[in-house]
Amino acid sequence: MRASNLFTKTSKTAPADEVAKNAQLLIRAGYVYKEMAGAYAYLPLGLRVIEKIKEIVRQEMNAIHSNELVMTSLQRKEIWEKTGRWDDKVVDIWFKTQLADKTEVGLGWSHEEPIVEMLHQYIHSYKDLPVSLYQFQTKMRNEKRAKSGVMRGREFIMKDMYSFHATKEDLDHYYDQTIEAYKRVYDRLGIGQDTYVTFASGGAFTKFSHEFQTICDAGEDVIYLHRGQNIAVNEEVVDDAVKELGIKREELEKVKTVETGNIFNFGTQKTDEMGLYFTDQDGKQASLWIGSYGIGISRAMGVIVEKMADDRGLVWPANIAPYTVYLARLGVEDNVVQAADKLYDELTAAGVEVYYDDRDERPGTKFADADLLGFPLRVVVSAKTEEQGKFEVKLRTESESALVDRAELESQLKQLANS
RNA sequence: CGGGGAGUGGCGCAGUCUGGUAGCGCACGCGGUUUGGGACCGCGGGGUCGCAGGUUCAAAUCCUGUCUCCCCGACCA
Repeated sequence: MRASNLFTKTSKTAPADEVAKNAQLLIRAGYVYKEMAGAYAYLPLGLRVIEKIKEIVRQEMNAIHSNELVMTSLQRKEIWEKTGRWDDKVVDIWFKTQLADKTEVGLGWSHEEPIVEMLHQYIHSYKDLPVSLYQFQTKMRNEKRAKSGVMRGREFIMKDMYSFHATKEDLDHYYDQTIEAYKRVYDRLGIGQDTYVTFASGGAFTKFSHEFQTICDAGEDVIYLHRGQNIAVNEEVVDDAVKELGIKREELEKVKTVETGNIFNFGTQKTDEMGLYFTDQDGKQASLWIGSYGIGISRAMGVIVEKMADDRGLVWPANIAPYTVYLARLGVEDNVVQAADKLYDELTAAGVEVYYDDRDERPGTKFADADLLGFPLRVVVSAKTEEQGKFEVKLRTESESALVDRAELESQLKQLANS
């Protein structure tokens, strides 16, 4: 991508109506546009980050044999009435609207009920099980108070997955597999080190559910960590958990976190409420065991910004950065332009994602933009570098630059690609 | 939903107390000088001050209502 072809531009000043670091930086850098409180548009750069996060999640969900699909945003009232969750007193974040003929419909805040309803048509026998389905979807939740930039919105992108099993053992097994898959996701997002599988309040069926809590000062959750035993417990269930898990309250460390994912074991509750059954090996009707698993995609982007950005701007891990390279061309001399164009063309052809700052701007402006946008590697082509037949490279996370030849540059790019 | 703060060119702000029909920086356009950490000079375009109503000869400024945004709290299967 050439800078001259990107419609967004950076801003020196942060919007006055945002306090959250993630929103300030993402807006300044042109990654997102705020439509209203709790609703952000993803601009080209932000969209690339979202897509990269999705791709990592997609690969890991596919690896545990889940099928990707996309459910509808419009949802039927009748389906949710079967489980009592259409009632605003039960679920207070519904966006509801109606069709032209006055039929009431809801905007999806979750897809548990609709997906169970859908499976009536496809699941009849134990031979059809297990099944795992997931989607990336914009969830609509009428939060009373949106806040923290993209981390708590009224519409946000979520990966939600649902699994269906013939037996409790099979569900438990898949549930554990999913925990491992989630760990791989957070590792690949660069926040695995600070993300803990956390005991949280359960549903009707299990004592606890599991949340994935990522340590983050900008978070709104509080968990208690037992670093020695690698156990984490949400504040809301800490008393129960201490009893249940046989740990000492004094050994727990209190930390602020963001809930970046959660998984629930529904047992057979949903299937019974909604009348979804299958025929088992003995020809008898049996209830399905269901699990539900979520990852906040847009929230993950916000958390990564909060944790990694510095005072000069965004800092992206190589595998989710919109572009790997910020190629800054300094000067307008023919040989410099030609060299920069050539490097851009060749790296791009080789599959490297390069953002080419081909604007006629001064060096300081380009460096400041490079820092703000946060791509992993800055490469400079200028009269100076051309004289020596080299390229100047600098990692976003470091302050010193180095002069390297083309081979060294390419090996550094290879390293970034593998990180 | 309770409490607090704020809405003035695209962005960040001053002006509001002490009414006299709007100013600065950035961004933008033109000309010139510049070119390794957000350049400089000159010229120029752009806002009726969130919205509605009221007081007044006169309202960004005073009064009433309302909408929106931010923060704290409550809430968050």
